[in-house]
Amino acid sequence: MKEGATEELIINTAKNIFFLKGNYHATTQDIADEAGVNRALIHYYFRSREHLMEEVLNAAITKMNERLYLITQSDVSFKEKISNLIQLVIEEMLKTPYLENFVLNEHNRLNLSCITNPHKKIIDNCLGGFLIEMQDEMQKGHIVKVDPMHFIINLLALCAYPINMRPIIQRTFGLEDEYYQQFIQDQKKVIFNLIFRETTD
Amino acid sequence: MKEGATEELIINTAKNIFFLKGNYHATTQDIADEAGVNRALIHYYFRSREHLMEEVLNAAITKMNERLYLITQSDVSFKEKISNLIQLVIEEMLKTPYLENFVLNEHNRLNLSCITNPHKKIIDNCLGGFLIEMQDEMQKGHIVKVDPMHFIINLLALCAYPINMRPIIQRTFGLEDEYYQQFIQDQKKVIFNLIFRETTD
Amino acid sequence: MKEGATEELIINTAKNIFFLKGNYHATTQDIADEAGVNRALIHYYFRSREHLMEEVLNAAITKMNERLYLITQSDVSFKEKISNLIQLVIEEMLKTPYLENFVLNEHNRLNLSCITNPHKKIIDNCLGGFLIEMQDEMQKGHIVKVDPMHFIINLLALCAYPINMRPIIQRTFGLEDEYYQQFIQDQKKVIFNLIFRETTD
Amino acid sequence: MKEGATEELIINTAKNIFFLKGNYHATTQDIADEAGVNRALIHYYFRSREHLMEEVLNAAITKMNERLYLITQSDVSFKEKISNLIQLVIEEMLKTPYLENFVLNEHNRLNLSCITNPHKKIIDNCLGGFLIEMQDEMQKGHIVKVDPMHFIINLLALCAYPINMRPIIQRTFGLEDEYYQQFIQDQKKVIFNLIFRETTD
DNA sequence: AATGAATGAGCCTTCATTCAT
DNA sequence: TATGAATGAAGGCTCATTCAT
Repeated sequence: MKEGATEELIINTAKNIFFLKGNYHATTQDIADEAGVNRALIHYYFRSREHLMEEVLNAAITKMNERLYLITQSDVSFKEKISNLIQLVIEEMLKTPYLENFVLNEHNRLNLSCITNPHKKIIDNCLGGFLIEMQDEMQKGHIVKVDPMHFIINLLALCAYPINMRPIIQRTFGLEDEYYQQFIQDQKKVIFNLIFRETTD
Repeated sequence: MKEGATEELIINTAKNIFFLKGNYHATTQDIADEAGVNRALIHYYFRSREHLMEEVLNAAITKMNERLYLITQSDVSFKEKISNLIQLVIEEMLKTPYLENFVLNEHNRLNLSCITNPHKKIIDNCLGGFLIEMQDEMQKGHIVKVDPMHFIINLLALCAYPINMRPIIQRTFGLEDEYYQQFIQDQKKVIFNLIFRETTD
Repeated sequence: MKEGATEELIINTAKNIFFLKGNYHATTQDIADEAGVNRALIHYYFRSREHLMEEVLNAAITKMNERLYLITQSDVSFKEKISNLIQLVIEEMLKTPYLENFVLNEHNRLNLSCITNPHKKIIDNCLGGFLIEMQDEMQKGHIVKVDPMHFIINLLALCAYPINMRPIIQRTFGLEDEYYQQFIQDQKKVIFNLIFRETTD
Repeated sequence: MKEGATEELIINTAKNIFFLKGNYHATTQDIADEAGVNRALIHYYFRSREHLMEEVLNAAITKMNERLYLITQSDVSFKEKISNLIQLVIEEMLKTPYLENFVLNEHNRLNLSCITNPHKKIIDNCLGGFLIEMQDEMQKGHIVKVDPMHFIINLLALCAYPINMRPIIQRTFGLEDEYYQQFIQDQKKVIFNLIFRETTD
C-alpha cells in the first residue's frame, strides 16, 4: 500500500465507528474487519488500542475546537458570526453525531493527564477578541446582557444538546426521524431568534 | 441482613458507580467490592450483569421522566412551573451528573426494544396540558413564540448540557471547579431570563 | 417431616434422575428442585454432593449384584435359572435404563478405592455353585461348551447391551420406539435360543 | 507450526482424553495442558468447548459407522465377513475403549437434533445387501434362524459389551488385567462359535 | 508492510458449600 | 428440621497483545 495509506485507513475507520456509529465498545477486531485489514496491523501502526484511541480522541477534540476557532476568527459581523457558528456546529455535528459524547466518555474514562491539550491556548486566544465583541453587542442591546461565558455555553448547548441526546429525546417524546430532522433544521433559526430577540410577531 | 437490604445495597452501589462516578466500565467485581459483598451475590440477586444493568437503566429512565412529570402536573403558575423545573432538573442532575449520559450510552449499546417504556404514556399525558399552557403564555407575549417542542427541549438543553458536558467545558475553557459550581447556580437565573425576556438592565 | 422421610425422598429423587433419566450432569439444585426441597438440605443430610453420589452409586452396584445373586441362589433347574435371569435382568434394566452406564461413568470418574465393595464376597459365594451347575450342563450338551466366565458375561451382554446402547442403536439403524420395545421383548427368547441351541426350524 | 498441525494436535489430544482415558469431565485447561498449548488456543480453533465436543463426537460416530461399513461392503464370504467384523470391532475398540460410551453420554446430554447424521444413509445402503446375505445363510442352516436385526445387534453386543463394561466386570468378578486381556482375545472365537454353532467337541 | 498463530490477563458465570436463623 | 443468604473456587470465553514469518 501507499505510504501511510493503511494507517490513515485504520484511523478513519475508527473515527467512523466511534463518531458516526457510536459503537464505543468496538474491539480491535471490529475496527480491523471494517477496515478490511488484519487485526495485528492496528498494533503495528498504533502500538496498542489505547494509543489508537488517544489519536482518535485528540482528533475529536481538535475538531470540536476548530469549530469555535474558525468562527470567532472570521472577519464578518457579530450577528453573522453567530449565524455561521450555529450553522456550522449543527451541520458538523450531524455528520458525526456521537463525537461529543465519545469525547466525554473517553475524557471520563482516562486519566485526564494523558490528553495533550495544545488547544487551550488557541481557545484562549480566539476567545479574547470574541468576548470584546460580545460585550459590545450587549451594550448596544442586540443581545441579552449576560456573562459572556453563559452566552457561549448556552449557544453551544442549544446547538449540541438536541443532537447529542437525539436517541433519548426521540424516544421520550415519541418523535419520528423525519420530524426530528426538520426539528434540527428549524432549531437553527430558533436559536438565532432566542439570542437576538427577534420575535416574529 | 434485613429483608431485601442487600439487593438494595447492590443496586444502589451500582447506581452510585454509574450515575455519580460515571465509571461505565465497572465490572461486577468493582460493584461487589464497592458494596462490600461477594461477587457471586450479584448473580444471586440479579442473575447476570446485564440484568442488573437493565434495572439500573430503567431506574434512570424513570428518574428522568419523573422530573418532567412532577413539574408539569404541579398546580402553580406557568412561570413558577418553569422556575421549579429549572431548579429541580439542575439540582437533581448535580446529584447524579452522569445519569443522562449513562442512559444515552446504554440506549445506544442495547437493542432499544428491550427497554420497557411505560413512561411514554405518562409523558404524553402530562405534556398535553403543558403544551396548552405554553401556547397561552406565548399569546400573552410572556415567552418567545416558538414551537412548543423547541421550547421544552431547549429548556432542558440549557439545564442539562452544562452539567452533562461539564468535564469537557471546564477543560476546554480552563474553568476551575469553584467557578463552575457558581456558573451552574447562576445558570438557573440566566435560563429564566432568557426565556421570559426579563433583562436585568 | 417423618423421621428419615426427607432423606429417603432426596436419595430416591437422585436415583430417579441418574438411573431413569440419565441426567448425569444434574446439579444439587436440579435434585433439590425435583425433590421439592431446599438445596441446602442435601448437604444437611449428605454432607456433600460427592457423598450423595457415593450412596447412589453403591445402591446401584448393589442392585446390579442382587440380580445375579437372586437368580443363581434360587432353587430351580438350570434352564429355568437362565430363563429367569434373562427375564429379570431385562425387566429391571428397562426400569432403570441408565443405571449400568451411570455406574460405569462414576467408576471411571472416581478413585476406585472409595467404593465399598462388600458385594465381591457375595458374588464369589454365589458364583461357585453356579459354575458347577454350568459345567454340568455343558457335559450334558445342553449348552455350548465354553469357559463359564464367557458364558455369564455373554449372557449379560446379550441382555444389557441393547438397553444400555438403546439411544445409539435406535439412531444408527433408524428404529422407532415401538419397534424397539418389541425388539427387547423378543430378545428374551432370542437369547434363550442362542444359548440352548433350540432353533425354531 | 505446520499448516493445521495445531488444530489437529488439539483435537487428537481431546480424542485421546475422551476415547482412550475416558475423562469425560476434562476441562479446556486439561485438554490444553495435555496438548501443551494455551487454553485460549482451543477457542481460537474451535470457538467454544461445545464446538470441539461436537467435532470429537462426530468423529466418534463416523468411526463407529465405518466399522460396519467396511466389513459389510467387503468382497469375501459371509463367514469371513463375520470373522473380520469380530476381529476389527474388538481390536478397534481396544484402541479406544471409552469411545462408545462417550458417544452414548454425549448423545444423551445433547439435544439429539444437533448431531449431524449423514451416516444413516450409508448404514441403510450397506445394510441392505448384508441382510440378504444373512437370510441366505440362515436358509442354509449356517447360522441360527433369527431376525437379522437381532443377529447384528447381538453380534455387536458380544464384541462391545466386554470392552465397554470392562472396569465393572473386572471389579465385579475380581478379574486381573492379564486374565481379562486374554479373555477378550478368546472372546473372538467364542463369538464366532456361538454364531456358527461350531462346537469344539 | 502484512498476517496467522499463540498467549496472558481479566471478566462473567455457575456451582457446591457454609452460615445464621 | 429446614431455609434464604452469602461465599470461594473453578470453568468458559473474550480480547488486546506479541511473535514468527
